Amino acid sequence: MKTLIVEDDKTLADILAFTFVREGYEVIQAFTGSDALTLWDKEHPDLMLLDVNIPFPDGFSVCETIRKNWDTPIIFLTVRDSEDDIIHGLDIGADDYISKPFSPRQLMARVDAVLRRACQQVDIDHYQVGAIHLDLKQKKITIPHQEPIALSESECRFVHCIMRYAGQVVTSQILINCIWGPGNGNKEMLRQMVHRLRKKIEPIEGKKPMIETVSGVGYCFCQ
Amino acid sequence: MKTLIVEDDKTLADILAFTFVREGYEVIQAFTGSDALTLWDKEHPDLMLLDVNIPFPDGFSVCETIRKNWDTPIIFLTVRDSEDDIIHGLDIGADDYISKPFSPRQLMARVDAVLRRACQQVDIDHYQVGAIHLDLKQKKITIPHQEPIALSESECRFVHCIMRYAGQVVTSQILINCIWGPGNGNKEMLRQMVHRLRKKIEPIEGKKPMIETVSGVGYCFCQ
DNA sequence: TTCACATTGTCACACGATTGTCACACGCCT
DNA sequence: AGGCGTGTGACAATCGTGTGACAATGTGAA
Repeated sequence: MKTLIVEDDKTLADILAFTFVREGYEVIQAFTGSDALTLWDKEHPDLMLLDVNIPFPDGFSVCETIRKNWDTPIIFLTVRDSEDDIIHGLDIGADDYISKPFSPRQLMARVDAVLRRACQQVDIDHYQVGAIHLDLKQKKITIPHQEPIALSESECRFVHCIMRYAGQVVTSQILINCIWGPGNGNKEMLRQMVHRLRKKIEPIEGKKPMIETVSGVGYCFCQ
Repeated sequence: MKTLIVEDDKTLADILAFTFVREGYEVIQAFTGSDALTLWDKEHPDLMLLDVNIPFPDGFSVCETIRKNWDTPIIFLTVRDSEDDIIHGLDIGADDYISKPFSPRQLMARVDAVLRRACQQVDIDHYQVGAIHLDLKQKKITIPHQEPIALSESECRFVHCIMRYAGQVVTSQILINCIWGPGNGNKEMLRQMVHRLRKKIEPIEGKKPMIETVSGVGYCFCQ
């Protein structure tokens, strides 16, 4: 497994590289955007760790350029609480993000999750977590032992967003921005949407719910 | 099974070639349009993967030239969301398209589907998906346990278009362009056409409909 | 030519899905 | 009790889609 680490802070880059090598990954490093693109073309890594704030071109541009031809997993490194960065990163096709500062353990957990998902994923229009399957094009979710259920546009975005981070909590604000775009939604709308979605996809009594509420934070997709 | 890959981005071409070889295909490669045509004449592959943006002549011209004499399956590679390219590609006789970026797995799924269809297909004038049979020359559709049903010109084009992508959604815009040509149709006309077609071919109660509506997107052919 | 018929573009309207909003209930905490 | 976050039901507005009707056009047969 070959990993490209793009980070201009040399100390952090070294720590990252060390962490990955210890876990048995092959590591290549870039410190600027243009280096990253050159290295990408030469090496075709299986995973990229990409800092947003790097010398020209920035992380977003690098991601956009690569996403024109490749769908290799990309994880963004952002500074904490820069929610706009996170949303923009996801918009242009990043697979996950991790906010600085983070522990090596936390990072590797994210990496594992992303790689697991990337392997399962059939293609861009189909999302799969465990036995649950989301068709983004047809806007349908398929749950074992049930007929496929049609979703509305916004329900589809919601499910897409929490499935992407299956097992992790996604904050209400991120969900709102992913569904309605920045500045267009609110918590009330989100609550109502979750309510309606649950009525659709959780009709079976006794089973543990797919959409778990994490009070004060957001929602979480549980298999 | 011999595959001709026409892609000028050498790295992507290599990955494509590797993917096909791993799956047991024999691979030949071209990097320009003229190379592609020369190779085609010499090798007569069973399948062609054709990037739209290649050095002279472009992918469209290559496809048109080949389609004058051959109906071997051709899959276009296009950049994401270039709907015009997709429509034009289908117009000039491509069998399918795949938008970059894509995963090798997604690509092979498409290839399998195209080859399966190509084998089933008796000739260019006959289209078959499952037990449903479309005769483009006689403009008739045959459904099991029913008499053949005559279709009008535009109905025939519609059915042809959604059968081609059986199981996938085809956007309203693509359908409109396929039926009436770019700039000549509208959603109202499409809606009316589907309505009339359904009255013709879906008279049986209780059976799930062949033409499924995907709200806000388009229509989907379900077996 | 004249008539019957199929096809097709257009309009008006019905119907259901979706969605934003409000009001209120419930449980939890201090 | 009061505040807070969340779940829930109801309502109305809106939008996309389905449906029927009509007129214009083209085609083939009498």
